[in-house]
Amino acid sequence: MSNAYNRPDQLSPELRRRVLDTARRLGYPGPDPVARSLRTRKAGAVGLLLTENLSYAFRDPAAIGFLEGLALACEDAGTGLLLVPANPEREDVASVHRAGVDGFVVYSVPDDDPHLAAVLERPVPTVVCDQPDLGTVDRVGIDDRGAMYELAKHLIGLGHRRVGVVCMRLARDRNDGFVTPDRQHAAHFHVQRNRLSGLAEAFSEAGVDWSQVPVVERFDHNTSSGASGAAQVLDRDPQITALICTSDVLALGAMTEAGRRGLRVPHDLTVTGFDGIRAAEEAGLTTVRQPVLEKGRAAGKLLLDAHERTRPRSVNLATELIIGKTSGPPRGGAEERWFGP
Amino acid sequence: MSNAYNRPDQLSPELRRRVLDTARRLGYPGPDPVARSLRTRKAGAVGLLLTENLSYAFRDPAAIGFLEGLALACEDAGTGLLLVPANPEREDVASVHRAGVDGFVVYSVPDDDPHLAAVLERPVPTVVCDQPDLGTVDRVGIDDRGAMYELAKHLIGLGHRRVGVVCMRLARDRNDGFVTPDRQHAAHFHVQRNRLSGLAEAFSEAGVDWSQVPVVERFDHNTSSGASGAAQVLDRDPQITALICTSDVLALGAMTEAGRRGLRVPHDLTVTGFDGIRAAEEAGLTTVRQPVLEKGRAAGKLLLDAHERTRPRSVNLATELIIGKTSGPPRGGAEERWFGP
DNA sequence: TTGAAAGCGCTAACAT
DNA sequence: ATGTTAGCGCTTTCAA
Repeated sequence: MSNAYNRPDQLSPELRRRVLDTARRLGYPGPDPVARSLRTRKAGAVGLLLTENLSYAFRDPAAIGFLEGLALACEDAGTGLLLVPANPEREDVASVHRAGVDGFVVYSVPDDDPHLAAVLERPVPTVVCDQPDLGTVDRVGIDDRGAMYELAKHLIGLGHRRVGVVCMRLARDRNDGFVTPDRQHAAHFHVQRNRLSGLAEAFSEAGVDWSQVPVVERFDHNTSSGASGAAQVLDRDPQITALICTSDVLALGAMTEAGRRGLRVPHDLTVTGFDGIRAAEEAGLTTVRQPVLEKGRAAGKLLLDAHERTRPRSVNLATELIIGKTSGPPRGGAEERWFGP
Repeated sequence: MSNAYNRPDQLSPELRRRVLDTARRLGYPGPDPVARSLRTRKAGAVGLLLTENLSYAFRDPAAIGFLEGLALACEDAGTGLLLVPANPEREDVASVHRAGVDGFVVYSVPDDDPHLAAVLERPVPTVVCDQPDLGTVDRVGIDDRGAMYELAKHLIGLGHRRVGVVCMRLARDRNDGFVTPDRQHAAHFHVQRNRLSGLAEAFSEAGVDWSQVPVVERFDHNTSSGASGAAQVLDRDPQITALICTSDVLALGAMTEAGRRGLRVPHDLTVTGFDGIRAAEEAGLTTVRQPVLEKGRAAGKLLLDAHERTRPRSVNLATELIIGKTSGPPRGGAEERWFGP
């Protein structure tokens, strides 16, 4: 009878129909998927470990793009995509153990997240995305450090030396405020750590003492955070000529705050973002565009591709510096040039 | 040994540690989730059947809100959320059969979708959302018909009699163009069918011959569709005073098209939407706000709540008519009133 | 072409 | 407190 369901070609169509009809009449609901999975050793699903707080993920356009790409890759392969609950409150690693999946994708969690550790102990292939290269599992990401370095070079070229930064959270604990250089180096979010480090390198090269640059951290990731972060930086040093945000969402909030203070962008203040989301494009934001959908798709492919046990692969996708209309020469610098010799 | 993993309280902590240590040393990766699921008859996951084309879902703010709400409910319950691939190309109902889940949520699929039929044959609890009430399974939704009726009454009160409509797709086949009354009635998407029917009722009551009202359908759901749909309606009848869209996304596109034609909203043309998404709020769109996140949460709760086998439940969530700044009296009507007796 | 039986890895009930 | 065993429902192999 198993054949009737799974191997239509192994028996006569007539018999097959008869078997299936009878089965249905007897109230047989079809083969149990779990029992089948146990027997075939295939769960038919991929697990996704998402940022601890689900609402953050679903409100972050970049995360949604990633999810879409991953979902598309899974659909292509006829595989399900299981969102694994990773509640940070109760350190409920059990959900990782209970997930009946053929592999995991881990997206942008803190590098000391216990759920990540639990995933790595499961004997299934894993792809990490926007995470440090672990050397033991496949990885997909971008060159956050290099991309931010390039953006910084653009600002430095425009003449900016006195700048401020608003970044996303750097660790599992909430720290809405200024960030010490130590905390920057020790940041547990790979992406944020590298973006900050790209900035530090570029500005240090330009003779700026990075330890004096105001860097403000926000736990929540939304435009309000961007606005309040910008306010905090501007309160600390009203003289800054550029506000660098580590995401477009934060940058969009910063723009609002600039407007609230009567600062024209970019005339009085340059504002930059990161990600290249739709809203940033519409706002003409200077930013780094990264292929978020492709990232998800690449992660899915890596996981699902017929997987010759080779050494772990590492994929870096290309980014693009988008020079929008929110960056320009600093007020003073512009005048110097304009009226200069 | 099972006890060491699952019933820490049934044995001495010391022994437990010893057992677990030994197990790990022997390379035992922990209990197999699938085998456990088979034995306990609990998959620990809920299946979600989404709109056929995944990209549509991930680009629709309302769908994302629903997903967020559902994911939150699942997280609360410590349950996974499995996105079931439902590729419309190959009628691959197998994915539904293969899904190892304790229940299904079905969100806004055509009522003749074979995947839906497959779900209903699975012997697990199911909640349908934005679908017709099947009477056999739980349902969550809103009063689409009533909400749209109320919106129409608002427009009628303003004086609009000559209107046009842009709606989302009404069936599985692509039909980018005008919609016959027949097709409206036979629409396979519950939500669209009811919204149109609410409009038809209100305008018929106001003496408008609904069969003469231009209704344009768009398969893709994005602002471009809204714009081109609006264009098609306005080309057919440039005299219309109000353009009613069955979603905010379409309405936002329609606004763009109005601007392109030099029509000021609402002075020259009233435009309305449906959903109450963020971008609509920012644009001041007249629309119906529905609690999309709560819908997802309610669906999850219905599915996961200790489920005394009662009769199927049906939940209607409240909506709210938002009168924004995109609706006003029709040009002619306004003047009549203004300069009238 | 059809039928019978072993066993996937676990948990829960039972026996010691 | 610890050890043993039956069986969840399926697929696959082997036998008739």
